[in-house]
Amino acid sequence: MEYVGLADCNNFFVSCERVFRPDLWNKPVVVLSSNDGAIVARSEEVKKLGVPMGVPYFKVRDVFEKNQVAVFSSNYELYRDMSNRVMEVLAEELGEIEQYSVDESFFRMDVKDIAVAEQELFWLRETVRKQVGIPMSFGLAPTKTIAKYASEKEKRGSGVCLMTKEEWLKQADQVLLSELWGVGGAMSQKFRAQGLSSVKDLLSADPSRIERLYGVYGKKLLAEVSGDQSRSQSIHDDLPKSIMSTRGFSKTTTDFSVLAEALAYHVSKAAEELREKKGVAGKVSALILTNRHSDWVLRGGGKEAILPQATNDTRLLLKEVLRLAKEVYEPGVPYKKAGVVLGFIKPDSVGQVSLFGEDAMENERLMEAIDGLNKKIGPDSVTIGRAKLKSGWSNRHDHRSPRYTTSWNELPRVS
DNA sequence: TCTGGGGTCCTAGGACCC
DNA sequence: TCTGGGGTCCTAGGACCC
Repeated sequence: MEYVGLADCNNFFVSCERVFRPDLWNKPVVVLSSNDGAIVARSEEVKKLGVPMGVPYFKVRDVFEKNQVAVFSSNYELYRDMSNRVMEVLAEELGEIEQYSVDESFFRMDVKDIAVAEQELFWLRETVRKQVGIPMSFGLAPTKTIAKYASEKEKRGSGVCLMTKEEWLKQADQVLLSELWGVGGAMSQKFRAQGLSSVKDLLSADPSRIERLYGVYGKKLLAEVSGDQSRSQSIHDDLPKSIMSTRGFSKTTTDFSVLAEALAYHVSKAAEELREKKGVAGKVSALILTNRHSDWVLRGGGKEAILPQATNDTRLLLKEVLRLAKEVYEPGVPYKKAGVVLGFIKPDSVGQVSLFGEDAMENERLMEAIDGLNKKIGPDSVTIGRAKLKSGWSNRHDHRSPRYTTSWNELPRVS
């Protein structure tokens, strides 16, 4: 029988830091968001201190000092690189995987013997730990939602949980809807209002009532928790629907040239990813936003444009983004964040190039050369326009670890 | 003083047409 | 005094995820 699996890295950002700081295993560690604003990853020890995900750093700084918590600014370059290494090992052993986030992938597995399947996953878990150094959890079940639940369940145990439909249904009255993937605060409140709190409640309700009350959402959730694998959605997506790059500034700015510089950076980042995924974008939006905790919340915003011809050319995209941003920009408004979203993404099909003629061929070669150099020398070594991170708007990262794996100057030292 | 960034999917409601 | 209603398309925004 075919099962769906979820492979999940434990406390991923924290684990990445620990790989290069083995002294921190079993010690409390956190990773902060960009600008050192909020907590985005916590080790088990920090979770036990009762520090929730997403709290602003300044609110818990005292607790951290008292408990000698090791604090890291986020080092996304390192995490992306470690993620690629993990995913490579998984793909090698499992075949096709569907990467769901930086630290999770779904996969399929044909299970004939449950014990054998479990052994395989234990072995895979150990392989990743040896080759990359990251601890993982695996869940295997008839549907994605159940697989996710299974992987969570064994996170602090053996790290592998295979859950059959029978086992799932047997414990359905113990599983709260609010614990499920895809059920957040708003939805669990709505469920409670209708007297539905456990998976069993949902399964014993009249399906037509669920669909009437909760629409498409209810229908999908019902299919997922019923454990009927034939109704679980397909596991593979090729291209993302959109690619975005946005970031807040450490200080607000009213200066359009500073915004333009930030937008140039975001366009080059997003376009690089687009090219890496072999896609072209048919829609582009520019965002310039104000501080959402200030009186300027309602000012600023975004504007989007459909492109006459889908492209992944940084220069064409940038021209459009700057035009859009100028339309949104108002002098005197303090902007806190800028970003770019690429949409209507389609595969960069063969033959499309000829539509543009010689110029496009030139551009394509240029883009390839830039991406190649950046991969070789280090990210952002070569940029277009003024796309480098500069002090005027770039982020704060007082506690960033070295870029051990992606920057020649920051390799780990062995002594 | 300081509150992430990158995604997906769905729905309500406005604009427009007949 | 009367001031439709049904379709379609688009966008903003909500909810959720990591």
